[in-house]
Amino acid sequence: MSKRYSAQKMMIEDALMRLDHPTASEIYEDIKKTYPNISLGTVYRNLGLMAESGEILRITFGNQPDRFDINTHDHIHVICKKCGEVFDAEGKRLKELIVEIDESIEESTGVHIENRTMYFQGICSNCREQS
Amino acid sequence: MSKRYSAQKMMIEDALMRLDHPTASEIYEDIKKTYPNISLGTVYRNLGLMAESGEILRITFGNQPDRFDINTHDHIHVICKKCGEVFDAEGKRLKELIVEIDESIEESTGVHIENRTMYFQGICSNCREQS
DNA sequence: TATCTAGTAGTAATCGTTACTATTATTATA
DNA sequence: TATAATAATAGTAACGATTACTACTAGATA
Repeated sequence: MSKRYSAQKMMIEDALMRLDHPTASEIYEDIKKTYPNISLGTVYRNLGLMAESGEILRITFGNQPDRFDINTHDHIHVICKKCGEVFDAEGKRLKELIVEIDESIEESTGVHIENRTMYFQGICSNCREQS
Repeated sequence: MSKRYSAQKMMIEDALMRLDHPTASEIYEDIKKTYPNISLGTVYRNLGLMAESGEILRITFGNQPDRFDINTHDHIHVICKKCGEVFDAEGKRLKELIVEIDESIEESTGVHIENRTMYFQGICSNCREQS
């Protein structure tokens, strides 16, 4: 029942540190460069286990493929609609606002909020300069 | 190029009014009861067109199937984790809070926010009573 | 050193959704 | 009213992300 060391899992952790909010197949393609035998299923299984244990974060952007994040710190994701880059947002004020939203929703619906899913889309400053 | 009247589209609109935040296949199954020849593809195509034209709302809940909403009024969705019911939340305060979140994110990331996706999960008062 | 079993590679299967194609039916027009 | 033009449909194939399955591999354990 004890966990075993696995070279594949280590490669996945390494890829997660090097890549920026990667998808499972981005990780797969990356590892394949140095270890062509890696299996996509192995990548998915390890990511799933890591996400479940809280070691990493699974980010779901609408109907696009899930992305994964080694930064498990509480933060919000923002995607540029043009270049696709993912930005992180955090801060005390943001956290306060979210608590207030929870309260407002609990009051009007009677639902006791336990989880929230949110991400934002817009145009990053880089892309705005190019137009 | 002009749009044509279609009995199928009317049935879909009717189902959207009767059902509560239905998925495409819930609509499909519903219509099939009275019109067994309806095609799932037709349901998807019409829902897609209606969502694109702004006639209805497409709601994406993580990796679950998309749901559709005849209520195009600006509001937030809350799902009960236990019974799956979808609740609507809205209000002036909520809208203000979201504007503030936009501002906070724009300030820290430099991304000019254009769209936001958010939904909340928790336990509704009905389900809380039963435990 | 033999055994046990977590973890893997590779592939099949699933699910929601879109794409494709031959057919049907609604509108405009002769 | 008949007919031509073409939206829209039914039915099915294809797709992309993900999970499930199975035989095999390789660390750990006794």
